[in-house]
Amino acid sequence: MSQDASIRDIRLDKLARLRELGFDPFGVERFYRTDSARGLIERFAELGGELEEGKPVICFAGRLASQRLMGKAAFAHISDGDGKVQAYFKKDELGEAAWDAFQLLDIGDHVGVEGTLFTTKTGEKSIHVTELTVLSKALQPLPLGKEKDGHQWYGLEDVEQRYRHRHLDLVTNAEAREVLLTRSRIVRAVREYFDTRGFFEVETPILQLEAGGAAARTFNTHYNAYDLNVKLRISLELYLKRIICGDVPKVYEIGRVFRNEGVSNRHNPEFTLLEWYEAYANLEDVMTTVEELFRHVAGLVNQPQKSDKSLPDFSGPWRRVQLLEEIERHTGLTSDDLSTLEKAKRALGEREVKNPVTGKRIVAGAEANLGGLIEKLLEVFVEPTLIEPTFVVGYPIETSPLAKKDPERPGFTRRFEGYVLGREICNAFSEINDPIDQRERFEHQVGERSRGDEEAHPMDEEFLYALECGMPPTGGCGIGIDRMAMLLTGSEHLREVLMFPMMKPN
RNA sequence: GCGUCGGUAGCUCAGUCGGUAGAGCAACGCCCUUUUAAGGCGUGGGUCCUGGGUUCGAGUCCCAGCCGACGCACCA
Repeated sequence: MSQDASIRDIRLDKLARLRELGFDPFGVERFYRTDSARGLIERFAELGGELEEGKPVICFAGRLASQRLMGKAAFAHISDGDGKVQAYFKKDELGEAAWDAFQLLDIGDHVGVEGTLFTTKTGEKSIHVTELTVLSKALQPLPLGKEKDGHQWYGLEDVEQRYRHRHLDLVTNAEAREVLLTRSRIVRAVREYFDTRGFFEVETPILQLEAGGAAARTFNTHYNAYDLNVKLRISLELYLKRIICGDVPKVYEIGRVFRNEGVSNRHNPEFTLLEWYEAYANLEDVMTTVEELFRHVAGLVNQPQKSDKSLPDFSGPWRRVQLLEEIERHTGLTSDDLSTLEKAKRALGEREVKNPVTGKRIVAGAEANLGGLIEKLLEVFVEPTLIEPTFVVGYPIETSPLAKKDPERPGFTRRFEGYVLGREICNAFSEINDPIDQRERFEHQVGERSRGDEEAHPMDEEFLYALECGMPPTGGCGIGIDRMAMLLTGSEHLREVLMFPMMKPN
């Protein structure tokens, strides 16, 4: 083999030579394993670690993570994802063919070993290998770096490469791997919570004629068989409430939604949304569910790996505040100041209310309505202060077209959002079950849409028909699973909790 | 979309004032039967993101573009 051959060519040659030796790396289907890496270490004594005689034979398989060849003996670490075990190979015990095969292995190859346990001179619990099986050959080099005391010397640093080739990240980056696997545990814990409380998990259409339930631009596609333009859903809401109308009083869905927006450390165009609806439940009941859900999930999930930021305390009830009261506390603007758009603009001008971060004066610009302005004030002044888990109650009607009106406060709805560490984590309301009210809200939204608001809610006659057939009073809530996973793993970037985040093609 | 920073060997990175492209690890060859960031001796490996420009000469300076990170904007 010439020395300027590519690594891949060299490894293809090794593959052929392995096959000649009778070790076809892709010819094996099953390898029986007696233990995982972690299990081996934990049950070391039990498996006869120090006994001279009668040690049980153990079988272990994984990816070759390091090699130290010393002429006629060698050490290697084998990693099974769960952990890493050192293996010791000796030529005169392995036999000629297996020893030659071992010489042809590279870091990244999968191997199975059979042998007994022992402790090395330097005290590492290891496998004394008597049989070697080659289970796959890596034709590409893996960026597996050297490692000592859990610290990686070399590895995959480039975040772009980590996201584009996530399998390499999972192999080489223990921290990233743990975050992604924790996300999986979080989803399981969420299901567990609802399943044990009598909720039915359902799956509703992703392809929709009109995408409703949220304000967002859509992804548009085409269904050939019906020659129909369809959109990918932007929320789960409307179909789930139609199920409530079908007298299934507790439903939830965990599903992907698609919003045609930019990417940021908190946004990905497709993300996983949890929504649940419970008939005969009011806002307080929904708050209790949120509190219990976070308590349950946080309890099952390991603490964040990056411990510079401690996980918020979910053991007790969340703080409850009124939206307008919080705005007044932080801006001085009273509910009277914010009673009409004109008054609000005048008050903003007179008080010279400034953005605490940028120092710029707040002016009512693009917000065509009072509700939009109020939510902007909330975002700028109140959100960053909501560190401890907090429910903000009472959202303006203009931005809440699916929430029941608050009978005691005209212009506001029975809606709350939950905040943790200064970030929105859930959005809930007492659902409109008055079909006349809902139709008026939709008609107003359609008006906004005709004035150029691409994100205004479209009319949905099927949904209105379901409401007209009768929907019980219902509380509902939505939580972005990805952001929940960020929160519970201490991740600063949404992409760290997404296996394959959106990337521009190269 | 705007701004700042970045893109050099398989990986992690250095590269001075514009003067023959560098290191460690990985790879390849040889030695080595308890090593663990194994060690010793030797060898090979580059579209310096792409395309223009300035210059005797460009990884380096200029322009445009691509991709990324961060910030802003957008985002109920």
